[in-house]
Amino acid sequence: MAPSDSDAIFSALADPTRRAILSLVGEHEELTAGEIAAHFDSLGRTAVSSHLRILRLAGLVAERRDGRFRHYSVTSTPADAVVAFLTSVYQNSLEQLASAVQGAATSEDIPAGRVEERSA
Amino acid sequence: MAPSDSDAIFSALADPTRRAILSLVGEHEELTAGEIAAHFDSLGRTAVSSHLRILRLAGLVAERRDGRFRHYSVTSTPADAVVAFLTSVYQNSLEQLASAVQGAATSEDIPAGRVEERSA
DNA sequence: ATCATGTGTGCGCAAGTGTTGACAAACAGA
DNA sequence: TCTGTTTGTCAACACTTGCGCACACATGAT
Repeated sequence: MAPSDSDAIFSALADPTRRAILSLVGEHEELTAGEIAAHFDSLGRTAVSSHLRILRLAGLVAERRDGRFRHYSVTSTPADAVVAFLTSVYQNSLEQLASAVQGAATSEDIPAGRVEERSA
Repeated sequence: MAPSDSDAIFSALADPTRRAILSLVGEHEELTAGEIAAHFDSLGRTAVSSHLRILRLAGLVAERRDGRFRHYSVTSTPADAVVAFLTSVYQNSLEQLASAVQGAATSEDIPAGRVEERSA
């Protein structure tokens, strides 16, 4: 089976720091590990690197090596795994889910609902 | 819908057993704790109960007490938090996400889904 | 009231996870 | 070449999480 794929994705998404990193990278085209680490004062570079590694193994971010720099960017495919799970569970309220996604997709600008990041 | 809820939701979704429970409950209207536990031979009732508690605190399942039974069912609203995060990160591929959800919603007849395709 | 059933909870243990600090590899510039 | 910068990896620690067992609680049946 290939549930380990979604397993890695959900596990990676479970950590608020990783979600924050993912959001941060998503706001930019690419970010280097150093730039990402600079955004989290309360986190060491080692921690960021570890999170980046987990995100990379889960396929949530892509790594582009450029000299001694490593540029990270979000990948789009893994969202399918999450959607697949949601559709399997929330079949009864699928229209609701579809309209929610559609509404966010049709508004070309960034949706008003910025993702909240809690805890520190 | 406190923002910190998404933390509990993603944490709850991180465990494959909990996702399996959620899928199982989603396939039925309601299931008692015992029925759920019976579905996981490798798991004790205690573990299932703990998972159910986490899912309930995350707002992913609803509990209906009926005598000494406790019936669990999935709730639809928490999916919004996940979608909100996905839309914030995967803005570029939102259309893809929307079509994926739409395709799943319209591919087969939804059991309890009440599709209101009246006017158009 | 007494017993049986369904279920949650507290306790203790095993396993997994995150963070830190030190070290090593790859590369750019002098 | 040597030096400084950027980054990942390894070992060790503390923290968190999941599990089963025994028990307590609530409810229905006898």
